[in-house]
Amino acid sequence: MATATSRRRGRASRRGLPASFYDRPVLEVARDLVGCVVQHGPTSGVIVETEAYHDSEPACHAFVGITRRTKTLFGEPGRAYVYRSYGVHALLNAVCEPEGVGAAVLIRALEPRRGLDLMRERRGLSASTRMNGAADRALCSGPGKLTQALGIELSDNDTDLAAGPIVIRERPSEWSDPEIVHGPRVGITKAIELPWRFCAAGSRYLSRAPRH
DNA sequence: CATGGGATTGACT
DNA sequence: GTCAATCCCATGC
Repeated sequence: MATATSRRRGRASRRGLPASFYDRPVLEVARDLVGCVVQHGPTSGVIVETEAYHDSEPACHAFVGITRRTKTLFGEPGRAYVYRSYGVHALLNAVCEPEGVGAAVLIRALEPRRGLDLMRERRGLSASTRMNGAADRALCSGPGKLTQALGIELSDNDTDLAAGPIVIRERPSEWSDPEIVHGPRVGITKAIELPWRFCAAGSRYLSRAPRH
């Protein structure tokens, strides 16, 4: 007779990484998230680029303390922090470290995995670009692109990354031990010296190539 | 209540 | 390489 747990799990767990995965130093989580899978409905991709943010440094939204905007960042680890960037794009972060610390990992790029047709539709890529790899690289190669491709919106802010609707899962077997390179974060004007960006070495799906 | 600034992207010179 | 779009929110009067 099936237990409640086995019924809930099924063949493979539908839930994502537990809160304990995120309740650690944000630099560790940023590195460990490379190779993990982000899924939203029928679309998913492997994380190939992340950045860490922490309330101790001025590039982080949480640097100003707890406000309406940063409440999620200071909240429970393992939730999504989604905010609007430049009035245009929704950016996805995973909240880290204990409640009371403002820290998160920005998901900056994915290698598309499932639901590519829907991603192309949401991204407005024409049928003529469907058959070449350059178009696939354009689907999720940036923090604003990947939320558009996966249909992630501001209303997903503060949702549980283990229960969904956005779910982040452990690395699939072919990503069990990725080579990771790190360097400075992209697109910020403060704390530019911190090498808090993490990339899957050699991935074709990054937002920009790491500096040599 | 007015203002200014973005963890970006795509179009254009 | 430059630059505008566009909106949420923190800050200051």
